Parts: sequence; C-alpha cells; structure tokens
Amino acid sequence: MELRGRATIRDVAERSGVSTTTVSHVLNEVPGKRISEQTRVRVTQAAADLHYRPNKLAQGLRTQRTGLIGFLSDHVSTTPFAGRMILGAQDAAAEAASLLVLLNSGGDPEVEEREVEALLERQVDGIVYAAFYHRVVTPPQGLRRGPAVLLDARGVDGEFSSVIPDEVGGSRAGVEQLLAAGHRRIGFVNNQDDIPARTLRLAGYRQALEVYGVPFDHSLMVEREPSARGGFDGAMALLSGIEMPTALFCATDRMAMGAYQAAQELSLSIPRDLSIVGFDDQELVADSLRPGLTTVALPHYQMGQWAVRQLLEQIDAPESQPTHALIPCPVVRRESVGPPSRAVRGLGGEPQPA
Amino acid sequence: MELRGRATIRDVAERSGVSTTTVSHVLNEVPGKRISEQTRVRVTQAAADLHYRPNKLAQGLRTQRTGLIGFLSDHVSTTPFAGRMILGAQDAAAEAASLLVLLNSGGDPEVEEREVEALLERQVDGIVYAAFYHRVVTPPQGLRRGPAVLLDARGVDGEFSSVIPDEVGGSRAGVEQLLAAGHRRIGFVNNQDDIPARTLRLAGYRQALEVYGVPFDHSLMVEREPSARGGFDGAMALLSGIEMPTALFCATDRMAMGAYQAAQELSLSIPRDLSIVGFDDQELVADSLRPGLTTVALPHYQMGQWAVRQLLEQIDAPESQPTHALIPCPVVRRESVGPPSRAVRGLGGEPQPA
DNA sequence: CGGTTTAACCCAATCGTTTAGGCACGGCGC
DNA sequence: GCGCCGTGCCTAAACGATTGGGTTAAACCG
Repeated sequence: MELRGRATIRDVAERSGVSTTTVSHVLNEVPGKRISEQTRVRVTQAAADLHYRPNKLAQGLRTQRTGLIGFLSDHVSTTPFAGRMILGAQDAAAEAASLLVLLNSGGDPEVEEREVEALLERQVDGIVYAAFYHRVVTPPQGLRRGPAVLLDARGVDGEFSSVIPDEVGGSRAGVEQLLAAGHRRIGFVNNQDDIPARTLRLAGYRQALEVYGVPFDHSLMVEREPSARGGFDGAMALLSGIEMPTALFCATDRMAMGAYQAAQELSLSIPRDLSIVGFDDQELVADSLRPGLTTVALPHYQMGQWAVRQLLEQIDAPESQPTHALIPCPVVRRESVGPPSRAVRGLGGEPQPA
Repeated sequence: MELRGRATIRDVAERSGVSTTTVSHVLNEVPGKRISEQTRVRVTQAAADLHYRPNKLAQGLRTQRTGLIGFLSDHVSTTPFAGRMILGAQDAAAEAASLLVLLNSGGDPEVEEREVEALLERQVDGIVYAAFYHRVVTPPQGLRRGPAVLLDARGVDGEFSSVIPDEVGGSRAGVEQLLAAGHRRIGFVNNQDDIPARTLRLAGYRQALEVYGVPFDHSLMVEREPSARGGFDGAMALLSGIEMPTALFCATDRMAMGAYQAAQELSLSIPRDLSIVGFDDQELVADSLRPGLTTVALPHYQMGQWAVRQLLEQIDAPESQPTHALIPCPVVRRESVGPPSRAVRGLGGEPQPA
C-alpha cells in the first residue's frame, strides 16, 4: 500500500524477471513480437500485483501523442449551451481515450494567442476552438500549428474544419409546425443582433412560407434584442397591430418567454388564442413555461461530438482537406402550438403545401 | 517558419553556443547560479529567435509537477451552474499557470474510479471533485492517493477539504428581504428532495422569522419537486388557503417561476398583491421573469475558485489539515418584493426585529 | 610562486516510456 | 560437425527537459 509513489515499468520488469522492453511489449500487445506464454502471464501478473499504470507523461514524451485535446472557447462555460458542447466533446474524446483540457479566453484575441501557446506547450494532440454562439471568427494564428477544428463557428476563410447548426433548416421546420397547424399569419420576432442566426433564421422562415405558398409580409417581422424584454416588446408590437397574427415564431427561447408575458398582458391564452414557437431549446426556459414551449433545438451535443471526432481523424491523417458540417436542428414539440383561433381563422381558404 | 517541429532546449543551446544546462539556468532564472550578462542576453535572444517554448511534458516528467488539475464531476457541464464553478476554478488555476482537465462520470461510482485513475496516470497535481448540487458524497477511493478538494459537496467524513454554500445564511437573508418589507405571513415553497438544501434552507427561513419574532407556522410550508410545475402546485396550495400569505419564499428559482404562473392564474400582480423571493439566481430565469425575481445567489464562481486555490495550497504543503469553507450566498435584488398588500396588511401591529 | 577562491560554465544522470537493432540458443537439414 | 533459421529476449538510444556535482581559468593572497 504505497502512499504516492506509483510502480514504474522497471518495477514490473524486476518483479517478473525480464527487461522493461519485454514488459512494454507484453503490456502494449505489440504486434509481431514473439513472447512465450509463460513470460506473458508472469508480466501481466506482476503488473497487476503492483497496480502498475504507465506514466502518460513519459509515454507522451516518447510517442509524441499525449491523448490531450485542447478545448478553447471565447465565453463558453458560463452559458448553459456550453455544457452540452463540452459534454459531446468529452464523450467523443473518451472514445479515443483522450481527455479535454479546458481554457477560455473571455474573447480577448491577445489572451487567445497566449492560451493556444499554453496548449501547444503541453503538446496537446489538437485543439477545438469553440464559439458560444454560432458566428464567423478569425481564429488565433497559433491554431495553424497543429490540427484544429472550429466548433459552432465558421472560419473567415475555409481553412479549418468546422461545424455549425443548420439554422435555416431548423427555422423552416419550426415555422412549418405553425403552418401545418393551420396558421397563415405568423409573426416573426427576430433577433436584432448582427450575427448569422439573424439572417439564417429569417431565411428559414421565408422558405417555410414559400413551401406553403404564403407570401412574405414584412409587417409581420420585428427585430429586437434577444432577451425576454426584447421578446416582450416585439410580441406586443405585433399583437397590437391592426391585423393580429395567430402565431409567433421567436428567434430565441428567451424572446419566446417575453412573448408569453405579452400574451398574458393582452389576456391571450396559449395556444388557444396564440401559438408560439421558439428557438434554442433552453430546457430551463422551454420546459418551465406554461404551457411548455415548442421550440427548435440547437444540436450542441452533436456539434461537440462531431468536432472532436473530426479532430481525431485529422490527427491521424494530417494533410487531409478541411471539411465543414451542418448539423440538423430538430423540433421539440411541447404544448404551445394549436390551431389558429376561430376569431381570425379562415379569412381566405386553406392553402396547402405547394 | 517551421510547420510543426518546435525548437528544443538543445537548439537554443547550440545557437547561443552554451550547454543546455546554462540555457535552463538562464531561462528559469535559477537563483544562486552565476551567469555573465553576455551569456544571458545571448541565450534569451536565441530563445526568442527560435520561438522556443519548453516542452511541458518533459518538464513535468523531470520535475514531477505537470501544472494540470483534474476536475471531476458527476453530472456537471450540463447545468448552467457548472459553468460558473468551472470558470472560477479555471481562473484560480490560471493564477498558478495551471490548466484544468475536465472529466465527468455521469454519477456512476465505477466510472468515477476509472476516471480518477485516468487523471492520476496523467500525473495531475491534484483533483477537484465537484458535485453539481450541494450534497454529501463518498468520493472515489483513488482520490486519497493525491491532493483533492470537494467542491459543492461535503465528504461523509471530514477527510477532504471541501467548500459549500452557506445555505442557511442565504436563506435567512432572502426571507429577511420579505420581513423587512413588512411581510409577516410568508409562505415557504420548499424542495421535497432529500438533500441538504431542503433542511438548511428551512433552517434559514426559521431563523429569519425568529429574528423578527414571528412564530413558525407549519401550515405556511409546502414541499414539492424543484421544478416550475412543483412551484406552481405549491404556490397554488398556499395561495388558496384560508388565510393567504402576502409573500412566498421559494426554494429554487424554477419553483419561483411556477409561483409566478400561479399568481397569474389567480390574477395576483407581483409585487403588488404578492411578493416573491427565489433561490439560486439562475440568471436565465430570474432575470427573464416579469417583474425581475429577487433571489439568493449560489456562489458557484467563488466556490470553484476557492476549491482550486485550496488545492494548490495543499499541493505545496502536503500533510496539511483539511479545511472546510462556507461561502456566503448574497441576495440579488430585483423587483419581485414590495410591501404587503393593503387587503391583508395590518392585522395586528408591526412587530420589529427583536 | 604555490595555493585558495571565485566566476562561469559543462557533463552526465535522471524522470518513465518506447523501439530499432542486436544476441544467444536450440533444432534442423545435409 | 557445420551453417542456418526461428524463437524469445535484451541493450541502449531516444523523447526534452532539470540538476547535482564537477571542471577550468583567472584573480587573489600572503
């Protein structure tokens, strides 16, 4: 029962009366090496007796492979999203017996360079560079010096492999929930921030309308800050319009929460008088609202997983071309969607999907 | 412009015409070593020219110090809380030029042992064992084999240093917000789960009442599951009672969200007809509700920070006694607390704090 | 002028592995 | 009896740092 000092390969060698070479061969099951059955059992037995575990540092020094993957993000861990990305990344890393080394820069490019340096010093096998919301980034220079993958971000040029959510498809699917339920006047409370999500979710919204042959009506869209406050304002603006929409599609769940509050203010019952669909699937919000919010989930777990898997492949096959993935955003159905309210329905037939 | 191959200490030595010994002495500013000014500049210059960075693996192998800290948690990353703990831990690690290696077990004790093993193989300097909500744990055996600290958890014996939130103090402070505003009938929607928070937050509630000389009324407490649903039910139960409380103290923010929904159902306006205080400060919830939820914050960032700082101390001074910290939970004031509604107020004078 | 200091370095071992390239020995064919 | 070939190991050189214990040459001392 040693307190700290772990057994080394030499201890195992001595105890089993062979050289460290042989121990290494046996324990690593090196192919093409001939070892007698007798020696094999003696060695494995000794290793077990001593609770021998190879020192990964030494191993890494020798093999130039540490089994460490750097996970560098801008603001990350703070957001609930981040957790799922990290989890996906971790699980994928575990498949290759690798571990994640976490670091976050707070968004400062200078800090970022330093942190990449720190990761490289530690001889990580590769680096995942994660953004905490989908956007276009110019990754730190240092990233070029080893395998790297962009997570929830697209590089300004296509230099690095990257993975992002299929915002357009998700958005379309979300709006189609409403269209399929019979809604034709669907308000869109969009995010006002200048990020990819804004234009992509709008594109999805328009695509869905088009599929159902509903013309895009500019007066049904407002843009606000992506908070409950913003959602509230936006929803109020749309709902107090002359011809009230029967449903709202909100660019984020927090905005959807604001829309709920607006509905309450106007004494509209969800989904009887107003249907709502959100985006993000922030469980804390979507699942806590009454009624539960139907929303589009961002595939953070899958993206994290994809990023690390891709990274591992690149590590094994350097010089491979960067690839770019688009992960689908599934709809999560809860109870905030129903048929349009009688009061407004049926103003002009029921167009079907084209 | 080398693609991958980093410069080694030997390269620096050759370029500056000295031995690696001297390079090491210069770069590490080893005290007591005499180096001529000339050599010093030649070496540092060469190191700079070559962009030399020591290989931390080799360094760690030799010095028995890796600058890696294992962060092992049960469910962690998934919850938004986790992020703040990790952030605090990271920042504290950065103070010592250390990095965090993340791992989570999903709660399976067997996996846990394996993961501790994996961390030890990698020669981490110490391990933080984090729970994602405050509770009593029996940490994996492997933890004994190196410095370790429990985060947001208490060991079943006092063997490991640990840090937990001051639930009692926080709870008391939260309830005092209501008492100070004049409330005397304060309902308590408690968590029904069998975890420390349940009894500790109750203790704080009672302490606060005592300070103000208000007798504890058992009929003012209900226990439900810690979700919006549970909060809704609990609040409904209390608010439909014969003598309605003028304020509610909810054991979690999600429950408080449910209480808001109950208030809406009963057409009670917050804080005019009903004041509410929550617990957790889940920003996503507390800050998104209308009106903003006054709540008690869990000091996740500080706990993470404390844990790593303590760990680093233990690494430098093994054999030191374990210490246990209690981090205060500050009240975060928003707009959900007001004076008691006229309808119910002034039924019997206004007791002052004892 | 011999001996002692001192300044300024350097040699080589070490941390714990992996791995290229031997080496010894027994059996086989001729 | 000799050469040859497997079989089953081992020796020693890495990997890239740190570090205890020198060594060398100049300066100093009496």
